[in-house]
Amino acid sequence: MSFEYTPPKYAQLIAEIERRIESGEYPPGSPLPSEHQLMAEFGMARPTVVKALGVLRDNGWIISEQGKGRFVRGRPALAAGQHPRTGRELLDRKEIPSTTRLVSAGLVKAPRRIASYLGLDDGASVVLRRTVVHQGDEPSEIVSVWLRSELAEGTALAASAELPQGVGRLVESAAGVGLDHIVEHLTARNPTKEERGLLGVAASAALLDLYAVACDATGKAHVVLQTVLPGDRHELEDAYPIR
Amino acid sequence: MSFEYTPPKYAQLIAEIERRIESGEYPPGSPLPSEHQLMAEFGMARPTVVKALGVLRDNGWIISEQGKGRFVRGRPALAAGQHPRTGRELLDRKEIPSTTRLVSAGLVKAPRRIASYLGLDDGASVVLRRTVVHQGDEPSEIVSVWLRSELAEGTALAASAELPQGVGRLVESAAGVGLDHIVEHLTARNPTKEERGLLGVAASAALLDLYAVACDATGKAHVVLQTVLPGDRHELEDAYPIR
DNA sequence: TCAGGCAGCTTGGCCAGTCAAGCTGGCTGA
DNA sequence: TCAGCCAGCTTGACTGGCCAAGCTGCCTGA
Repeated sequence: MSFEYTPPKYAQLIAEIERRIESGEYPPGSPLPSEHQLMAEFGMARPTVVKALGVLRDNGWIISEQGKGRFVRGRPALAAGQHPRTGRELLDRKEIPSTTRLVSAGLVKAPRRIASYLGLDDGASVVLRRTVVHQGDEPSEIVSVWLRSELAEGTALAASAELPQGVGRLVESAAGVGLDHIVEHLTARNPTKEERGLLGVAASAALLDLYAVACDATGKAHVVLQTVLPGDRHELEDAYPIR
Repeated sequence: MSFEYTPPKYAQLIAEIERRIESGEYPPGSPLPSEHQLMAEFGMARPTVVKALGVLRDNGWIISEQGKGRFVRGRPALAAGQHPRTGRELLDRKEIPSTTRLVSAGLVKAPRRIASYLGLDDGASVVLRRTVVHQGDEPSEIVSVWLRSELAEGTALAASAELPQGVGRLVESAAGVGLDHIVEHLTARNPTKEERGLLGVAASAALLDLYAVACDATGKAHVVLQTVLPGDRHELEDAYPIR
């Protein structure tokens, strides 16, 4: 009995063509061998070759023009999920004692914005968990987690110990659904009095204020993550295709 | 002779299944009819059915589990490109005389950041085109376009007339390449003296400062778009899948 | 009783071939 | 000469069939 794993033929062809494009053997703009040439070279049937080329096209490696051929675009500059988005990163982040200080964890009245994101009435009770993250000696970020109180009860989210795992996992197991997507809201503002103290910034400082609402596949919001970043210490980066 | 267009069979099947999911006929979590049932109902061969279902899976409508079946996830909450990203929107935006005022258009020494994004030496000459966008009576946004001088020469970008079309199109035809993706850099800061005047904000105001670098498929940067937004008048929104 | 195996379902992968649509370059006939 | 046609290439769409892998429930034999 053997447990070796051989990837499907079409996947092998994908890998080989990607390698040739990266190595410069198939330079950008040049035509790929035709389907029949690839069939002959790799000993595959046409649908197999076509499937591989279809994946390469969907992933941006090549373009195809009916009647002309397929042409190399180059290595896709955007490998999806290359540098993770901020909200996504917050969802997975673990609280590391040496850099994270818990400020509060417990029930509060939901601010209007949070209630709106979570689909609650204004002033409903929610659980707020707030930490300050340090970089070196300086405080560099205030991270807040907001969620419906019934979701946090009895979980590590409402306790004052460091979170053993990312918020995303905790919420998924507490809510019994998978988180599907994130909606981010971003703005710039001056600090509140509390934030001046926590971050050690001037009243006139410019802060990035980012809310990340994590929803399940049906669009229902389960948790809101907020991070407040001094603009002079942080720059957010993001990349996406144009079409 | 007829010029009617009939979409491919697999596309018709995709549309029909999407319709049934949206209508509630196939509720989230329920199993889809098996491949053989769909073959019988729609009179298609198996690969045709499989292709349609593969597209639906790639687009997030359904998931498939080998040995069990395919299951409805629901309408994907994120129709890609649903609300266009800021940098992308800047690339397409036209200058409307009633809301846009041209501040400057011509050669300047490239600031360090711009030179770095465009891959130029520090202090190289670049073309800067800067406009103030009004919303109602108030100035609400400063938009700047930076690009290599040889690209802008002889085009509408270096002229003081309103742009007849989006910056993206102009750059693509001037550079002779298609723009492929955008890299965004975002931070918060206080206004410069010039920006205080143009936007009519206090020295302590918090501004969103967004740079969008538009690159071709090989990763070469062709144009940098910058927008400066008072934080109290703007909120950026974005959504993306978690996995 | 109940563990194990097997039949029958599902999806995944692959093949050989057909027809249609679109492009290109060479040939042909005016 | 040169406009127009057409052969021969390309990719796109589709068919009918095969075998493998994985899951589930029934059924059989210890």
